[in-house]
Amino acid sequence: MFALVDGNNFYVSCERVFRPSLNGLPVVVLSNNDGCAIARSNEAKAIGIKMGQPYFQFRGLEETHGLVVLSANFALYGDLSDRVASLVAGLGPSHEVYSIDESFVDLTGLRCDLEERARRLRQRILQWVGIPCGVGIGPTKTLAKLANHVAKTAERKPGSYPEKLAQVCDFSRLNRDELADILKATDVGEVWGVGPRISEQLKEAGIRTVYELTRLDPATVRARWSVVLERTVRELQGTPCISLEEVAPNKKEIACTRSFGKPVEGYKDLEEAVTEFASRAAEKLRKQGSVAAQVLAFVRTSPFRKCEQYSRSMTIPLRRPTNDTRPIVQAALMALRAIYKPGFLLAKAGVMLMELTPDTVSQGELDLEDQEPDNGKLMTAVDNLNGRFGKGTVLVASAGLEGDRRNWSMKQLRRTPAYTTRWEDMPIARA
DNA sequence: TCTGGGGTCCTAGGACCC
DNA sequence: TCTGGGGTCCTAGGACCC
Repeated sequence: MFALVDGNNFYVSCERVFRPSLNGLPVVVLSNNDGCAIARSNEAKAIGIKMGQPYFQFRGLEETHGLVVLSANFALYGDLSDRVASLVAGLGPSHEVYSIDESFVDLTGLRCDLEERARRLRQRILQWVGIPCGVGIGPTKTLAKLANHVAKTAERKPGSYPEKLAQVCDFSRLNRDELADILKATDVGEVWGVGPRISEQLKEAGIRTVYELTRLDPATVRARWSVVLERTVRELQGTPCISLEEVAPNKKEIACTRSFGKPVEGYKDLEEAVTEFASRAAEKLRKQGSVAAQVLAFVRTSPFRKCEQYSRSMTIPLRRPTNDTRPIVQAALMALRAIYKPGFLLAKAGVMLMELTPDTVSQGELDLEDQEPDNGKLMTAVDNLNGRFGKGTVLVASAGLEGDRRNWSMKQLRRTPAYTTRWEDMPIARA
């Protein structure tokens, strides 16, 4: 049996912890550059603001509806997230932090009344941290997720589901018919793993509710859709296919990307941005104890504007895998030089580190030939200073062309050719 | 004027091999 | 009409998640 504990309207709830006067008001939290809504209070949802909706489309509701609009404060949310997660961990023997506002808990072996235990946890989190949560309980992670959806929706929209399921919903307590009724009342698109595309395809095939999805034969689902959806169907039928991951595996890619507040055209500005992205990414890389073998940089115009589109990326193989900021910045700038073309209003750029492997001591010490003499110590010192005095205290200066010529071997590049790809469909998830 | 920033997994199809 | 057969590796692209 699994539980999913999830903070309601999480970023908004975090803001309300420190500003209780926001309770009862429509509140949204905006993304970087105040671009679009990434969290909405129930009141904001009620006046029709959508997840991911651009701010300019609902600007003005401050005056007409008393909407409160806030810029995101991710440091605050991360801190409260840690506090919630540590309380959630007490619910069962093992737990997985799934996202900033969600944790799964394995309840196997607990002999107590699970619903009662969950309600007490919910109360404790509310009292000690100030964040209201929903809890879903079910025999698989997918069912726990669905139960959580029921718990939150029953609270927010009275009448949508039986009132007793509000806040905490334990599927294992329901009899066959009760569960069937709930699944029949739930749109197939609410299922974890069924996004907009699959949802549309299912509906075309006459599958509109979760109940109908659970009635499908897994083999048929696999043949017609995919093994991923098959797994989802099996999980809905009560067969666990997705296990708890207590320790987060190391990242396989590390990215740092930003949309610009205003379109950028000049090379100098891009160079500055890409240098910072590469430095931040390298920092994350060292934090997880990995080295990267490839560096990708990309630039793109805004897909939302009707201007001429330009979207390019380039991957540069590193001479040897490293987590040293300097060669990583140099590689990113080398890629930028190759893909930059003047005359476009660029809306976004970014750096990604790929082909990550664990940083082993031997890697640094056995191969002394082209090792920067103070590599490890210098980078550790940089990270410590930035940690103590704030991000950006110590920066790596953008390297000029001379530096690149000195450090980059074209022979190496030919052996492992760099390649360009279009960057038209950078995924931006929308709820 | 103005549209986030991260990630993961799966699969089809091409390249290449014998 | 009809165009071997089987395997591996790699990449692009699609789909999903928060």
